[in-house]
Amino acid sequence: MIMNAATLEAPVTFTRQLPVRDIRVAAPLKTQCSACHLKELCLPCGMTGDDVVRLDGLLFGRRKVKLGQPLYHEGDRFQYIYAVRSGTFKSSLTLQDGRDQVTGFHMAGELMGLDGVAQGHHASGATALEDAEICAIPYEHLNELSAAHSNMHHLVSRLMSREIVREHSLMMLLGSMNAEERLAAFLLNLSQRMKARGYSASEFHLRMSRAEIGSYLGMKLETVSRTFSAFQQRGLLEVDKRHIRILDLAGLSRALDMRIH
Amino acid sequence: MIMNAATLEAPVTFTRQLPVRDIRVAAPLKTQCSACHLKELCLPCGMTGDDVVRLDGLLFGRRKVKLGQPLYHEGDRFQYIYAVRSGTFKSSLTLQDGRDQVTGFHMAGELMGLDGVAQGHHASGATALEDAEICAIPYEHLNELSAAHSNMHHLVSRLMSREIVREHSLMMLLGSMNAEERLAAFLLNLSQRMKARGYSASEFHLRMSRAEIGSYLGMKLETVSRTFSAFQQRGLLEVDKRHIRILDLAGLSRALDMRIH
DNA sequence: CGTCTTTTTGAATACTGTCAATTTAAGTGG
DNA sequence: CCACTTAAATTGACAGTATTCAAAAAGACG
Repeated sequence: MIMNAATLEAPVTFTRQLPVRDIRVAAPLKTQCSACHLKELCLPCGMTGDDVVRLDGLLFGRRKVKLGQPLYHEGDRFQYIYAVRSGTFKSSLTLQDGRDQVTGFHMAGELMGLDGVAQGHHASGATALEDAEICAIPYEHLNELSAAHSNMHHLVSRLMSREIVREHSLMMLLGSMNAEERLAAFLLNLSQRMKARGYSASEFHLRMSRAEIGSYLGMKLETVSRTFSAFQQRGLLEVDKRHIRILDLAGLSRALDMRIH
Repeated sequence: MIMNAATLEAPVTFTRQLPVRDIRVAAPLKTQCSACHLKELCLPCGMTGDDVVRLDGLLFGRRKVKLGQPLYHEGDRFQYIYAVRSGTFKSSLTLQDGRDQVTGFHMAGELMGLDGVAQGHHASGATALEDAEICAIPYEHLNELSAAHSNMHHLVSRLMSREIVREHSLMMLLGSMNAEERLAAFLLNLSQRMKARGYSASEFHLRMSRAEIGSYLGMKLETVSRTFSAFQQRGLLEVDKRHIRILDLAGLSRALDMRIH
């Protein structure tokens, strides 16, 4: 069965209070991962039934974040790992000269903040690109829980490794693709992620600006805009500001394969 | 006291056999991390005295790898995390069209293979850029050990997070710097790493070709070569093939700060 | 309704890539 | 030991792509 947008927004049962002092976590409640509609995509991803049940011992808070609001800043003390419940976020870091570089976009079920484990503070900040809701998972508590169940122990490691692999593919994108290939790769990736969440794979709304896409893909906003126009003229897409309709998915994919020389 | 090249090559005491079946790990022996001259840089990095002693329970094999030989291939089953004892490696992955993209260079004390945790097989391959020696740490065994000592449990997580942070900075390099800034950043990074290993920070030998540097930095080998020449003409460097001498470290750093506009 | 932000598009410039030739170094084998 | 082959690095000339600067159009928001 394919999930739709409504399913993703469905209410979840909350049962117990979590004693979290951080004022930014406004709704400290307990939810069960096994009951969550995002369990296939989120933290429990790849876990067997037994392990997911053990995950239910995990306490975490929930919080709403409005469009444009930061969830955490670069340099903040690392305390929580965040899972997106609804909405979209960008991760970004500020360069010496003040501009910021977008390092990722995050949709429902995806995790943020794993880069904070290394230094004890967040290496990048996260900002909501639309009204959103997150689960804040206390990192220490997650560790205590996994210490008790040794085979759950790999959980965080696997998730981090996944992040490393994700960044590898971004590196090869930035290192060896031209503007059209980058945007095609970006759109195809978005399309897949929308599909995995029960949305249409061919028609969706971009939550990020041209400048943010450009920052992520290593190109200027004008080049992003021009490339969108070029795809439209070739009949691959219909673009109306942030509304995207993919007309020729195979054609877009070919824009990537063409990179053979 | 500053370590020199000879110190890095110093012999280490081996005491017991490790039952590893993988034929590629030719010298399965036990070494103690606490006795290793690389302990400040390698796996035990940032650990307290007590924890380092616990790490001595860790069993791992050693292996020599000759110039040009692969340590592991992309797609190989993930079984070990590798620590460089001596020599230099590159990590790379093969694109659809057959070319490969370099994702990192690894020097003594640095870890490789962490990207394999996610999928159970290596997402990138590693190749020796000079005759080298490594420690092969069985990942499962590392987990067992850290399950017994709960505060050692963060070890791998921290190391992976460090890798994520490292890739962040490479992303911003690829996403927002021009050729000169990229090469300057690369050389300054190398210089720091050489210094941390007791070598000269201003004069060293590159173990990678122009093409490999280019692949890593997202530029063509000709551009790498031209940029080296430009730096030399400006009196920042002396370049003779792979031998580098940094004449004006501050000037090179300025090449990065110049990126203010 | 006006202001501000985002997006699109054009024209000129700057930068990097491509192709090609040359030099240098490192092996290889007679 | 020398001629030969192969690989790596440098350099020039030119083409192609992305950036910069500038202007206009289209929404979004109060």
